Amino acid sequence: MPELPEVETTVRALRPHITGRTILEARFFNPRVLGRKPEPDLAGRTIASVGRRGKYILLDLGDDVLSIHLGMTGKLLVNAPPETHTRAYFTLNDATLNFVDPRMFGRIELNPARIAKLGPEPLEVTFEEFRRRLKTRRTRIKALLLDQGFLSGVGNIYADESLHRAGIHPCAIAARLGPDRARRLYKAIRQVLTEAIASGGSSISDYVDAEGRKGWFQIRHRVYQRHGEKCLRCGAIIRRILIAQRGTHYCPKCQKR
DNA sequence: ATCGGTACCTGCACGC
DNA sequence: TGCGTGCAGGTACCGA
Repeated sequence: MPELPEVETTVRALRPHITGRTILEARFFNPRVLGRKPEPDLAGRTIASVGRRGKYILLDLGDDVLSIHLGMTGKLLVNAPPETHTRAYFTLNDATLNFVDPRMFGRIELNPARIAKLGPEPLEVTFEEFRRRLKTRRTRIKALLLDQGFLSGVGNIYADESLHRAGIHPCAIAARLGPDRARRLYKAIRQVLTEAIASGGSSISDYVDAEGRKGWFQIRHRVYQRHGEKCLRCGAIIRRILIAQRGTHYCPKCQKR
């Protein structure tokens, strides 16, 4: 679930609790969370700061960066006891960190190489750079928005919501978007992400931030998971199709190829 | 290099 | 009640 707004909300909630704290003990209950790498020795390391890049939570340990990716169902909870799906548990001086992830798509990794391959941050990239990157890609725009090497942080919900606000069909070929439509998409992505962060993200099933708070942007979704219902803008029936094996929701009247 | 399909996991809602 | 199916916020990897 967690896309950029949910990760950003989690990071903001996390920050005051763990910045400057030292890790006393790190326990990994399932090796899968580490990918194929050996268990890092984190005892005694101090968290200098907490940041985010794309959908990655980054704990600055001085010489190293500990990255936590929440996958589809991950949560990172402060001061909550271990539960059924706890995959890792950190004890700090004066706080605990509980990594809960039922589906185990999440990963905890020291200095991941992936970070360097991420595309620009959607809230930082300029329109000129966004357009330049769009021009060379022949894939469907929805698939491209999910590509973290193109733009980092946008996932299934915010891709669909952005395309609806921009009035662009998810099957439109990226390189064929002219300056006007590219500009509308650029603005829509920024607007949707900014509003979602202000709402604390979207709580679709059980997403909560580090302090256990739900987000509320889901009540403002205009197409995501609304197939069969009326478009709030034009009244047409929202459709659901598959793009890149992901459910894709759009209005057939508002969104043109 | 780019693109699309599959695999990796668990849980839930649904129909029978 | 229980079983099978389809679906879910993500990404790595493979072959074309």
